[in-house]
Amino acid sequence: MGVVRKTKSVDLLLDQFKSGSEAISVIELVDRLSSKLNKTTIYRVLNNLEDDGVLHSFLGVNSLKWYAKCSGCSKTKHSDIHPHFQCTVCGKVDCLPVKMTIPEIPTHDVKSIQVLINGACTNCRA
Amino acid sequence: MGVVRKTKSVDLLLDQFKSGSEAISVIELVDRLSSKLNKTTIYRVLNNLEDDGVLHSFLGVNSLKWYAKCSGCSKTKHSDIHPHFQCTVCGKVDCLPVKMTIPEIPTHDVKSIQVLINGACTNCRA
DNA sequence: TTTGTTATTGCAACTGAGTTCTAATAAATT
DNA sequence: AATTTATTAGAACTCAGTTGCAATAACAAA
Ligand SMILES: [Mn+2]
Ligand SMILES: [Mn+2]
Ligand SMILES: [Zn+2]
Ligand SMILES: [Zn+2]
Repeated sequence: MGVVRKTKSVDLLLDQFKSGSEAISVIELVDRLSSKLNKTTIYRVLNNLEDDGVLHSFLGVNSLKWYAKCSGCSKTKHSDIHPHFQCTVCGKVDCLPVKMTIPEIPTHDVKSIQVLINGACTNCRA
Repeated sequence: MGVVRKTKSVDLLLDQFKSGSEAISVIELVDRLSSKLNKTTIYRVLNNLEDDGVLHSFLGVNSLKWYAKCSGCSKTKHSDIHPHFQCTVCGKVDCLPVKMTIPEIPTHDVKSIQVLINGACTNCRA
């Protein structure tokens, strides 16, 4: 339903995504903010910010939910489509600024595509 | 650890994958077999069959775990890499026999890639 | 066939990410 | 300042998946 009122909760969560373009898991956000925000509030505000095109979410390994900043999205149009990279060494998740070619599938109507890549990130590779 | 003994449980689960090449969620398998097998047993046997290269697993929408037959895999080598297609209309999941081009990412060491495509399947598209 | 070994199973309890419900609170409007 | 209602905290809940352990059954050896 989107964010309507500028509350302390919205500000606190937006702060977490201010610096850097790294994705953050909800578990991590709950851990960071548990003394200031209720778990339920965190889930709801993140959901609202996604509706507004401010953040986008995706599932990492272990089916954990992750959020990252959108770039160029709005309440009416989510256009920031890209693969996500989860490092198997340090666990960090990056949004990859890479053009994905959606494969031609004559037998199916493709609407969306989610790509999760695993491997070693810039810091962790030998 | 793989399957060691040919038990009733192994046979029952393999039967579910005998005909057709459609993926089946664990939830569906538990539902189908709950009168004959314990939930825990189902999870364990599926895991063993995956170790043996007989089945492969992946996560669909809602983070549910799905299994499908492998083709050309063995206990030592899982080589059956392909995208999965989940129909948003009927919910069915297909293994797509499509070559995926892993994008070049000079900043990361890519080990594996998981692709989940959403849309309408052959039966459900207008 | 009988016996012994141990892989496998069933069951109950547990885990934990995410959701739901409701009363209290606080942003925003009048 | 009073009113409206979006938002929040908290507790309880959901449910896919896991764990621990005692009972069972495959399978090989005798
Ligand atoms: Mn992203
Ligand atoms: Mn498959
Ligand atoms: Zn790393
Ligand atoms: Zn369909």
